[in-house]
Amino acid sequence: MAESKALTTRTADFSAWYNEVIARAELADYSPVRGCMVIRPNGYAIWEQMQQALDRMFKDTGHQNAYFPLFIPQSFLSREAEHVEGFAPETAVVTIAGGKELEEPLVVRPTSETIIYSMYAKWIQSYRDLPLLINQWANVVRWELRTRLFLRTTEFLWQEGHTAHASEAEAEAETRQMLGVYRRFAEEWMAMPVITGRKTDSEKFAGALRTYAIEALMQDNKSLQAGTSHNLGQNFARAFEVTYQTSEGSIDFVWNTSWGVSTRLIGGLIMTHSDDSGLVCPPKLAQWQVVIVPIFRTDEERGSVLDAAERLLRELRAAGVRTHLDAREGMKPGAKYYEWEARGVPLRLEIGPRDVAAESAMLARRVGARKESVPMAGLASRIQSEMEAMQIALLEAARERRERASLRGATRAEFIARMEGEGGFVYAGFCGAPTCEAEIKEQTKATIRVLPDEEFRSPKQPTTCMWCGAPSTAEAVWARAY
RNA sequence: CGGGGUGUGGCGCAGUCCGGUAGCGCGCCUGCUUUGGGAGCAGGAGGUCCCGGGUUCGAAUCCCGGCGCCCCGACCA
Repeated sequence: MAESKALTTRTADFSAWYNEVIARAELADYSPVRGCMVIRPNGYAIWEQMQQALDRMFKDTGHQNAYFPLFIPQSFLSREAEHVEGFAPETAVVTIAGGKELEEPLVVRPTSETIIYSMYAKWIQSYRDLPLLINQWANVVRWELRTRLFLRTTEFLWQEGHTAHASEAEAEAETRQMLGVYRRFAEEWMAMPVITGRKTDSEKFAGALRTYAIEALMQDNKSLQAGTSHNLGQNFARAFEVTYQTSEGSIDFVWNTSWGVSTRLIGGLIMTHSDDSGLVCPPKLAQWQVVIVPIFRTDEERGSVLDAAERLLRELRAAGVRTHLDAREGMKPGAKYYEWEARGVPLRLEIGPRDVAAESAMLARRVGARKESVPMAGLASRIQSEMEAMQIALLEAARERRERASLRGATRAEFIARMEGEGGFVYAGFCGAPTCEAEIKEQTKATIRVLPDEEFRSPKQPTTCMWCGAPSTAEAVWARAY
């Protein structure tokens, strides 16, 4: 019985496990359209929590939200050479509308640089109009060949920030600032440790000068690009003639940045923390942080237990804890435990006649220590501190796991062995040659995730390229990736 | 698009080799008994067996032709 209801384990088949976690937690479902995903209420609730936190961070750094159209004239995409080359193969195009063939086909946005900068050209006249700091929450469509729930779907939800600045230095500062925001969000909200750094040219955004990213290591030791921040230089400004008059009276092109994170983060969340019992969700992003399960036999017990449970529910909610009372009839407590564990609820409070009599409740944590009886008095603050501790513990556990799976200063042979074996991050010297990078990818399926920022670099910097032996121009972090 | 697999109640599968009018587990509905880690019993609902054609008295099963989906690769947040 238990076996038939258990999930496939992570070690048995990570990818099957991932799909089962999503199904069991009712986060998402497959749609009638290949590659598209229905985000179910439990999954969307996590996205809403993510949105709220990120939106606050964007506003706190001076950005405003706006909304740009879904349809983009096809010609817009072609204005920036690298951009069209990068995105044209994966666009969905509307050629017929209202029963008539359109004069110019409309692309369903794969990203909004082109339409946004065409508008910026109208809105920006003077240096006084800069910086222009806008974000939009939207859906985008990329016709990918292979899709996976949350990680790569044909349509996905994201936010894309698009800014315009008066100088390259200012644009670079903005690019780095938003990478920092993403890093903070990943670590403080998702409890997902990331390394930050710059992408090589082969991995950078189509049309960007430089791309920076946050990269996280999943439990199967594959890397996930969790967010990107691009310094677009003046590439799009030139393509869309976004110019401004400087204080000296001359005309110059603006400097742009764009940055985004998507519903892919939910995939990262799942693969960072969850276990063979199902989803593990950090308290800060959980739809329900606490679920109360009442236990009773007789009608009399039912009355007093539900009474106590409802009082507790009100108290916790008043304290700002997202609490749910599971008063469903005809379902045994054990069945409820399994269900809420699969859904990733961080804390569970069980209240039965014994607890009511003792004015206490049984506290069960989704991860770590077992159940424990806690007094009703002061329970709200106890719950708060439990959640804070869990938030930190999850981040620490994930960081330790990542560090155990990281190898620094690898030789070529060690590198190959790692990539064919356990995987993980490998830090090593890189000559900077695209040919070397391509050869490594072809032979090992590993890519350079980032050229890490100072803080993440090894104490002892490599002097030669791990692959070809030529002098190293930068330390790189390699991994197989999603 | 190449390689592999697979289409049968909501989900997961058996049955296909060797044709005889569809079954199991889970889920769902009703009732009673249950409820401190996935409840038991009784009754019940639910299927054009992916589609089209052929062979046959008779096709989930055999033959021919389509289509869908999944996994591995090429593309990618």
